[in-house]
Amino acid sequence: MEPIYNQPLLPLLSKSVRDALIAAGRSATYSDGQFIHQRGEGGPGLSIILKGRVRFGTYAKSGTYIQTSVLNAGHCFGEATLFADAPRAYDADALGETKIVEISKPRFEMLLEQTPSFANALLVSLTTRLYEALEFADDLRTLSPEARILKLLTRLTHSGGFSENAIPVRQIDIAYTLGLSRVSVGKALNELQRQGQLRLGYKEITVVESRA
Amino acid sequence: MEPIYNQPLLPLLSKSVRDALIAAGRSATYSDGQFIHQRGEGGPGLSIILKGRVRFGTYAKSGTYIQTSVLNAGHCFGEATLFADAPRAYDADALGETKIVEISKPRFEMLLEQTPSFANALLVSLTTRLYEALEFADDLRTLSPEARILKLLTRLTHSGGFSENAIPVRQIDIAYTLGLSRVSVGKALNELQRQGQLRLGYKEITVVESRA
DNA sequence: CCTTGAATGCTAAAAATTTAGCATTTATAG
DNA sequence: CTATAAATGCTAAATTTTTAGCATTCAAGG
Repeated sequence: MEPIYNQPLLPLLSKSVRDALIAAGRSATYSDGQFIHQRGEGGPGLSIILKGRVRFGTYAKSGTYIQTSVLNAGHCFGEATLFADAPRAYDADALGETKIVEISKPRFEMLLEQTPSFANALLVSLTTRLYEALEFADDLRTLSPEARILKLLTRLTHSGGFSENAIPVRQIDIAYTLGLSRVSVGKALNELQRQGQLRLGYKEITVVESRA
Repeated sequence: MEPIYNQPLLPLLSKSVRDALIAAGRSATYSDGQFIHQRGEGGPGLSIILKGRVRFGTYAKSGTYIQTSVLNAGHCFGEATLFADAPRAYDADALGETKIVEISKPRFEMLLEQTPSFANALLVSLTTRLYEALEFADDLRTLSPEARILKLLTRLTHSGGFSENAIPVRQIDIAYTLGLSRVSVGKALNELQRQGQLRLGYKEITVVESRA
């Protein structure tokens, strides 16, 4: 089964719509690690990532951090504040220098009404994200830690825009993403390296291309 | 944090749009347990549940069934065939007597173009489903089996349209849904019953209303 | 070339979960 | 009422995963 890759919003829009959207919002720049918003706070609006990446997550009762997702440039977030009247569901912080445009609810609704292609792009982006989330949940329940890790790294290699195959990632971040302990991640990574599927570095992992 | 409840498509539409939608499709009725489609097969189109419920899932490599989701009447599915050019991602079968309308891709696109409120309803439905899926994935990683089971049952009590609080469910289905073994589910259920949070029956569980 | 903090490696005990098997209960069809 | 198949209950061993702690490696700044 082919995995479904999420499609960022911006590339789905024509240049004119994209420009109108960006012009309608208020933009802000965040430095690496800086908080964008905390869960529960913030008014309704659509946020679009122009540059950088945004990490979403929560601190579990046990105190450990759980990463829900990472969205790359081009993606939007905050749809639930518009379509479900919900507050921001997650803490969001910047990965690397990150630029965000935020479009207020009234402006968003105006644009949505005036621009049919905008709704279409949103539908495509949301649909792909939904199916990706469903697939991820399936994987949590069915795949071994090793398989999950390999799949995650493969996805990062493809979507990440990283030069070669070297992914700049800490083992602890993989643990956060997959809901595993650091020890389990380390053990699985070493096993995968032993099998020749990847090479481990310091804050860096290289996926070996399979000759499929 | 309030959970986000998914919103079915149909109630979000005006009667006229709803009728037009249903009239544009081809409807079929399925009996309990009957296959609607298998994963990988079937052409592009939007399917809408008029009556009954549909269960989506896959058989894992280990041979055990994994249930991805259950959609109630009013919901639609197959969006990914329209917006992501993907084949049907899951096996689907009917829970109880179930009636489905299927709208072909060309007709769907026509309706979407002509009816702005249709796009809006789809956006609401997809957004709520996306955030529900994200929350579910978070729960898989953070909550104990007991907490997950209680949350699932509470959700079923609310969304299920079941008369009292008695939910007709087998323990094995809970296991499928949450990716647990039947033994773990049984153990957790007994513990929850011991705590007075629910009452177990044969193919039936009653959630005790908390006096919160 | 050191020093230092972060990241990774490693180990063993503890805890959680699954597997496998069989016993018991339940509803239903005959 | 009885037989039957399905669902649930129960148990112990095997496996997986986490927790906790400390050792080692790495890269960057002084």
